[in-house]
Amino acid sequence: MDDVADRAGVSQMTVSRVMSGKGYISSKVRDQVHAAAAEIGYVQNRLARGLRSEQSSLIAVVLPTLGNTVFTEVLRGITDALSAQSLRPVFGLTEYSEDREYELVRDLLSWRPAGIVLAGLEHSDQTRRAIDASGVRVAEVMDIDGEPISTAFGLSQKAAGQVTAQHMLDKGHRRFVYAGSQSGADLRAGKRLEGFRQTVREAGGTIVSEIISSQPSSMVEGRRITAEILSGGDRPDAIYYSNDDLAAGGIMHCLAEGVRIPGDIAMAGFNGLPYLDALPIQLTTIQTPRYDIGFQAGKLLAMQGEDRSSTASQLVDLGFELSVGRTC
Amino acid sequence: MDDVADRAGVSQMTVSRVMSGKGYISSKVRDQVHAAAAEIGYVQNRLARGLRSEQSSLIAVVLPTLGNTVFTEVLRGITDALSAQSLRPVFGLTEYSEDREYELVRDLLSWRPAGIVLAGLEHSDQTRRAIDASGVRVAEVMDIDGEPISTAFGLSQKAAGQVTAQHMLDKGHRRFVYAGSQSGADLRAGKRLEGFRQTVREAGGTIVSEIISSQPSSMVEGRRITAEILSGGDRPDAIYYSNDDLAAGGIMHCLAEGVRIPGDIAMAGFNGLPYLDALPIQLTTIQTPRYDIGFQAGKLLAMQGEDRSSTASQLVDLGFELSVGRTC
DNA sequence: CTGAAAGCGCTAACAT
DNA sequence: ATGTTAGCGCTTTCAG
Repeated sequence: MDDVADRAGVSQMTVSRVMSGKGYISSKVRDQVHAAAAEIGYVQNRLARGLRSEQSSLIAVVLPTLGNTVFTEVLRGITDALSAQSLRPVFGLTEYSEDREYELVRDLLSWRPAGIVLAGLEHSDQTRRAIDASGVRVAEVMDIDGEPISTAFGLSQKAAGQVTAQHMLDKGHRRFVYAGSQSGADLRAGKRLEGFRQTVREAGGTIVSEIISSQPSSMVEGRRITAEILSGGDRPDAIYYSNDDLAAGGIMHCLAEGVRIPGDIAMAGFNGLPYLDALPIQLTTIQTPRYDIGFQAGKLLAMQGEDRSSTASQLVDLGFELSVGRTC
Repeated sequence: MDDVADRAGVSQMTVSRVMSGKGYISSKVRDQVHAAAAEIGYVQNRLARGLRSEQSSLIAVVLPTLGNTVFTEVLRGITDALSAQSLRPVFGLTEYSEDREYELVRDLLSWRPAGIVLAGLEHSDQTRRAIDASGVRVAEVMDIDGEPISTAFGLSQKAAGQVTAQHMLDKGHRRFVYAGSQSGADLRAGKRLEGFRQTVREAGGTIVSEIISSQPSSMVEGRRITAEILSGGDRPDAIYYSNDDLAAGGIMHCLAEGVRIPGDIAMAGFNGLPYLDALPIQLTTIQTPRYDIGFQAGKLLAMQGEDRSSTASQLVDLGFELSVGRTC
């Protein structure tokens, strides 16, 4: 900055004001400074800026995985919301481990981020304490069934499970199998299953079995699980998959093996991923506002305490929609 | 750090040494310091550390999009490679725009990252100058057909196009349609097409038409394009898709409409995405080492100039493999 | 509208 | 093996 100041014939402080766009500067001086900066290829040092102003324009993002389209869309939403304010996401992946989440939160906090995004509402006490002590603003995403740290954007996972169950029951199905993945580490999927179970039970239906693979969810794994289910002696009426990727794998299995959907077996998924529209059979699923969840979380953290009026903890329900296809 | 030092009864510099793990510290003092830090919940300030040491443990990552699985896998590879050294990725998305890439590079450079990852080898002069001036280490990913800034990890996109063409020609196909997306903004896809064209031409085949959608690539878009191609009067022998998502859409169209593959129409894609294994018909495609590309790029940037011996610009060919399915 | 002085929290360099 | 001193590049604060 000193070099730029010399070139522009002003003080270093004036350069600082021009760069940060704060304070009153005559347009003549501003132009001189910009010209000088361009000539020598000056690039701000945000480490210094952040150190002095006790505020870095970084947003910490801690997500379970990038292997699930859901989180890449959330991340896109966050990134888009931030880019207007030239805030940047720094991120880490937990692979659904609470311990790993804590490590990442600790580490990311050392960057003095302007905010932090976390997936879900369940975090270890350590994690909560570290965040509390740091005073960063937090946005939790995807889930609203529980107590948020401050603000959570998402949908009721439990209600999604209930709505799906009700629809399947209405279609006359009574004997279900649940197909999940990740060894049940995905807590949101667990809540959906809980809602599903409850509604099925109340209607007198049965969940014949719950098959939970140890693998990450994928179409291939969905196809494998489905083959396993259908090869068993006791075929259920319908399969409730923990998400669309697994369900799409189920559709593929049936397409390949000539199993009729929903005649031989009915199916439902969760998420409403775009590619479902390309499949030969439309999957019945729950459409979730993933991008919007990310975008709104990003926007909240982006507005610098301007509107910090609502300090109280809040649950922002962005809703979901049952998308009825031809699989049940 | 002063507070920790007081508690531990040592100087602040000793705390610094313990925290950064540099220099000789008696294990007794180390334990005292760690205990004191834990008691008051001390969290390092990396902004200060970075400012002083002229080196932040951030790696800038600039990718075109997260809408393409390819880049999420590259990003996973990068993230995994970095996490061992507790380096964190800060990132931005260009949406395939060179101008946006420049803006992002400028902005990310202000964090004084230890390294930067860029997609492809084509960058504006401005971008190259900014990077040059900053002196950061660079890793370019995915492409090796061209002149890298310093080191590029990837595969020959052109060769991939040639290999695909040769295989399709060997299978007896002569009249092709190329199906692409993004209005051709994806330069790697362009290089594949170039290789494809060349091999087809040399063998006396014909590319009947090149259909390039303005949409981002997706299965839905692939299905739409395929419907369009097959409804035309002049049906080609085969379609070469710029990637697997489009090709999978093509398969879906044929499955839904009863078009026989490869009897009525043959197909090939690019990438070798995992979900292809779940489809009823195995797509012929090119398997690319996306995760590994990201991982190696991350590793290079992670090793702090330890092995900066090879300053010369380098192309690291991580290869690809033709994966022969049942679509051609 | 512009400038001077001080200091954010660390680590490099030099002492001991 | 530990301590002292100085200063990284910026912004806050106070003065004009």
